[in-house]
Amino acid sequence: MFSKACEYGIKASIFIAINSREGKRVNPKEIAEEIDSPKAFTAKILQALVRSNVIKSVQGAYGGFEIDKEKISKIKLSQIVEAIDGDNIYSGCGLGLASCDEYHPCPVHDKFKIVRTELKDMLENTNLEQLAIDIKSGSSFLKI
Amino acid sequence: MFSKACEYGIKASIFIAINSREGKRVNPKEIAEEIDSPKAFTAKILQALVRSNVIKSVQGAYGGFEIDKEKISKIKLSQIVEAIDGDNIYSGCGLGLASCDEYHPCPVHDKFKIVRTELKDMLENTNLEQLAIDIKSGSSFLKI
DNA sequence: TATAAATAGGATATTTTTATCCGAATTAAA
DNA sequence: TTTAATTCGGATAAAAATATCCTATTTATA
Repeated sequence: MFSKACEYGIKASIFIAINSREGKRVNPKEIAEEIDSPKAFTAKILQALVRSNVIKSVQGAYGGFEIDKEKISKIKLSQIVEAIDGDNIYSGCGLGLASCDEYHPCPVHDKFKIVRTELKDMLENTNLEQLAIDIKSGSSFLKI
Repeated sequence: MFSKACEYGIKASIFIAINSREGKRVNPKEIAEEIDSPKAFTAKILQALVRSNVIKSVQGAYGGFEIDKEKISKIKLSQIVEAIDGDNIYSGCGLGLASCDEYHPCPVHDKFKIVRTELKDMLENTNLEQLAIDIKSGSSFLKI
């Protein structure tokens, strides 16, 4: 469904959110350990998330990654997915046709649209705060 | 969502179904032209579909690919997807956790499950005959 | 101001997916 | 029985995704 990069991006963002709620910055090493991902690759993804304003980085000693506390509840999964995988999962044709719409639909256009809309709504209605709270309370997990 | 191979596999199966309904066999060249895919790569995918009993091949002169007429309405998209992409799209964790279930869920487990079930139902309730008829009647398209 | 601890980012390697090529095997029909 | 049309399958190539490494840049603090 999502690329590896996107999976890491989502999990990393949740971990950063958890720590930012407690006023802590985290670095790629901690993040990679916590979400069970390759460190250097994860660092690249973090850079991309910084460029698309999902997370913030602070360079230099005592730096790291963080998210403004008041933004945590505003960041939706859809923003992370779009930043890393683009919007193809929403707008692309399920069978890869270059132009697929009501007027020139692929064989599964209508049926697919329902699923895609469901996915889109889900991603647009899920924010980092909810997910961070669940992890913190032990009702969901970032690895294994 | 699906791999390129799977997209080609679905479209090829629909085209073969259309022709089999009219008693015609088709070869990779015709198929690739009709679904706008690389010929040799498509041929490999057809082989895989033969091995998993979705389509039938007839070797030698005047051979080609076909689907038994009475099977066309029985073949579901889910069979094609599973034959090519496996069942990860149904059973895999949305965030890539090795073991993700009710007892040890990833952060999006519940939300994801709804979308995945919707997708699964859609694929299990869509058969090749429906799709072939739509193409034939001009209400959907295999390329562009 | 020097130092150490960080992120940034370019270069490169590895793996997977996508794509191509070619000869072997098969088979209908001349 | 030969020929031509066809699928099968192994080898290889190209492209994309995933992953690693190293140096430059930034910055708080001693």
